[in-house]
Amino acid sequence: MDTKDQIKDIGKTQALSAGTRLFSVNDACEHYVIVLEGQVRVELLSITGQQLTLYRIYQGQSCVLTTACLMSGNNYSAQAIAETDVDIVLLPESEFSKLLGESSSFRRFVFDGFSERLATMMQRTSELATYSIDQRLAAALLARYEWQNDHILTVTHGELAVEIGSAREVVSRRLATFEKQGVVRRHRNYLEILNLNLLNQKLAQ
Amino acid sequence: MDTKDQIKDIGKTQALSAGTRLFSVNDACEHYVIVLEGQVRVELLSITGQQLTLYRIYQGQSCVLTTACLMSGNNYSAQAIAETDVDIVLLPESEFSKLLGESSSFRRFVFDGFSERLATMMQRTSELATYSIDQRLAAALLARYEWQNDHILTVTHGELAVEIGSAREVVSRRLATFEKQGVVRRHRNYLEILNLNLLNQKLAQ
DNA sequence: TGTTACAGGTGACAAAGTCACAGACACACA
DNA sequence: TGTGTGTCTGTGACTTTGTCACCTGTAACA
Repeated sequence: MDTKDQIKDIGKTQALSAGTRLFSVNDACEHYVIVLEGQVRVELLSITGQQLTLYRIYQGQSCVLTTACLMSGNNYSAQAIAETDVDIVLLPESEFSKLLGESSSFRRFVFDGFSERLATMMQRTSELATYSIDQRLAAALLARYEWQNDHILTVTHGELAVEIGSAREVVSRRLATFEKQGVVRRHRNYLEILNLNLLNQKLAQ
Repeated sequence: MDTKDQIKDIGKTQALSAGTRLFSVNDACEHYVIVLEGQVRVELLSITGQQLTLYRIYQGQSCVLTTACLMSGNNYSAQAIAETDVDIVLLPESEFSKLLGESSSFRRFVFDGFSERLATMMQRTSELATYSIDQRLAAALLARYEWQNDHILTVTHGELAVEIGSAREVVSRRLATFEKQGVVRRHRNYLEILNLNLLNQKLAQ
């Protein structure tokens, strides 16, 4: 039996609707979490209330932060929001520890998730420090395009700003420029991608 | 027997002098690494050659990136430099996997290192996005003060820039201001901390 | 003693962030 | 049907940070 099925068997499945908060800053961590369906965003909150998306959990993946908190016994240092309706499996801490000791495939699964996420975080850190706003914005739009599989992106400027760790006004201004260049068309509450090639070019500028 | 002693027993101890590169970008990862003595800096290299310090490995700690690479089979995506003379223990990949399966205390050791480092990386990412140059610079100076335990910090502006993910010129200018305010005194190749209180205040401004 | 490499200083300008405020739209509700 | 209320977006003015180009000073060393 596949590791994930195994976990699904032991754990408790739960369905959450889009927008639900899976955990908040300072919450205690009591369960190992795997996302079966949908996607979850994990974001930092700074003292000023500013947000920054750390990473996303897609179907079949586990949440590294949860894993880290479980193992270290610390409380959550970020919050997680369901971006779509999601199905998750919860595995109590005791079961988690037990499986970790018994099953090498489970260990493999946990470790793999861990190392993958670490790589993502490293990449994000370096992107924040090296890539321009236009590059990060274009990347965010393309990621969203992949996900929604549609030229219409239902996203606000504010959300994009959180995404790329910038300010709403900055995103608005850059999008205005993108529109002048024929890359996108702006609307209230959504964006229209007009030219994917141009958008891809932005990644390398 | 303590886990670290156990590892020291099985692995191969090695002494490296300050400045040695432990691994480079794209190197294959064949050993689990623990730093017994001294400290190691792990940094990213962007395409433009710009550096950014990701984290440090202090005595008794292992290198997360190494762990991640070992587990995922990927090559290194950053480089590691010994900042002091260091003693390290190398554990071949095969021994690493074996121990991971057999010893729960070893697993604990590996996981703990992992989660701790993940937390550091998350913090670094958010700091990059939220804190001002002055705050990050002050934090870097204070960290160095802790480490060197001396009001004289043997560090160049360029090194500080790498540290906080900024540019050398920017650091030079901010340090000039710090000097005007009586916080530090600048010298070639080193800095003198004149007023720790003022420096601490910078963290909160 | 010249050459070379590195550390640091600085002006000019570009990119990004912040603050303040205004207009537009959506929705609930009297 | 109007009227508040909250959210989304646009924009000017200004600050902070980053980049580019170029300069000086210092130390090592062939």
